Amino acid sequence: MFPPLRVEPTYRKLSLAIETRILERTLRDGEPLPTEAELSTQFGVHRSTVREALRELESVGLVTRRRGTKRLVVTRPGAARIADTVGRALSLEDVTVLEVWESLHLVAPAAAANGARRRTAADLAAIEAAYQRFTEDSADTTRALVHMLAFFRAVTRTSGNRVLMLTLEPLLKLMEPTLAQMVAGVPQARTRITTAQRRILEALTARDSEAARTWMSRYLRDFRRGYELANISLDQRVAWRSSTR
Amino acid sequence: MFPPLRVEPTYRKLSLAIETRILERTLRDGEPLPTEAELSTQFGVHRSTVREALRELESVGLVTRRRGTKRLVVTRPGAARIADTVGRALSLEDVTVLEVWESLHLVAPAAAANGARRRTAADLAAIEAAYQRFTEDSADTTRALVHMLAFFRAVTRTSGNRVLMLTLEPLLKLMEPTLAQMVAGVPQARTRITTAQRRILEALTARDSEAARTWMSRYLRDFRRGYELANISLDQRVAWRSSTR
DNA sequence: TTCAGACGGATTGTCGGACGATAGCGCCTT
DNA sequence: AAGGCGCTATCGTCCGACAATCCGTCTGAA
Repeated sequence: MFPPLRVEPTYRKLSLAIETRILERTLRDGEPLPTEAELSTQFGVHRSTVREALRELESVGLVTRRRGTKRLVVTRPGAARIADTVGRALSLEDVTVLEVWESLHLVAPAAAANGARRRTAADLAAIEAAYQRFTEDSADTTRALVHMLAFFRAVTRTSGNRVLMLTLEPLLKLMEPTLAQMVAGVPQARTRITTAQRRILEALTARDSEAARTWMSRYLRDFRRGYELANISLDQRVAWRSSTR
Repeated sequence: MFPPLRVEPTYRKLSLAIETRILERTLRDGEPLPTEAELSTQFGVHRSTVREALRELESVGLVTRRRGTKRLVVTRPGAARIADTVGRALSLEDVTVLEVWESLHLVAPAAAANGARRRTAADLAAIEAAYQRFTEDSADTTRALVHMLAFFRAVTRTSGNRVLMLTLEPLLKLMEPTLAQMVAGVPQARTRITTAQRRILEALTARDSEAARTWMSRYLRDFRRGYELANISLDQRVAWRSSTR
């Protein structure tokens, strides 16, 4: 008995070949890809085929076209790209706000607890900056949201764990719409957010791991309360809009 | 001052249009996509352009070709696809085994703790099955690994949180190579794994949330010890091989 | 009637080539 | 040296073609 042999189309073999080169760092981040014509002759296939392969790489973020530029350059799929991919997948699974909240409530406090031990002065400065910006510039809901997310990212970064950073990103993106609704709809939200953020900042400054965890956890539980106050159901599906990027 | 207006190429507009239809469920999971020719006439663009758009959708897993078939069908990017994307991204970021282990150590015990409350009889059966298979069929490292991963998945599923399930997947995939090394290199590993799995199973059966958390945590810490015994550095980068899929 | 195999049309994969738009680069001027 | 100009390379899109093969249908035999 032979296993069913799978014949990959040329465009897939091609994209895989290039992907491999990128993964093994033969093609490095920032390096421009050869031109389509060049690839076409090098691989001995038609340019259309090359282009199909390039579209594959482009859509997973392994190559990117810088704005207003022609050549494709090798890139690493950044946090934004991952957030996009994962977010889309989750929304297609009809994931609920509750599930996302739970996950966030799981990741963020742990990250903060870890971060309390490892945090550097620079980390602290970044968190403080986000905190400051929120206190000073939260009248507009959209801007307030931006600062809140920045705070989360800065705190998570203290953990020194890039996996957590990457994991966090889609969660934030998925929470964003309802979070905005909540901030807009609950008058006392800003005050409470400020307080919690300050506590978290203090805990991180004092390298108090447990306090950091606790306050981050409370912070997130407060979101939940806010949702109730703003009459936002946690059972609704997460919203998703395809980002043009 | 005008903002720089971005002109998207046709193939991107196209893939975005189709993606939108999928996201809003106008095109449903399992439904076949129109023919390339049909799309070509419907959108009024050349077939080559359509194909480039399709490659984009295909590579993010929104459409798939079933084995030995011609038409593309709409699909949701499943766990495997996500694991692939995220895993590749993480490996390109030179993430270390330690970071992945930490993340796993963060997610899995929490999932188990949650699961202890929510778990159903079916969940339990699935976990037990994985446990059984491991005890009975762990001579071969590869197969042992398969069962271990199944155990993780089954336990995480009890949490009823699909975000966690999705988050877990890339972690497992990234741990796999070193985990295999460890299991192969540490004689007492199998026994310890069996014990820990049994304890976790018992805790979940008893709906003992804290025990579940604790034992899962110990289980994972045991991995770390195993790594030391097998002389596997936690500071090494995670391995990654592009899966042909 | 049912099932295997033959047949033809539809659909995909790949190719050759073409052409307009424009990004990138060197040259020239000031 | 800085800035403007024009050329060329490269990309985006299109036209059309053809082989391979999947799929549905039709036919003949059991």
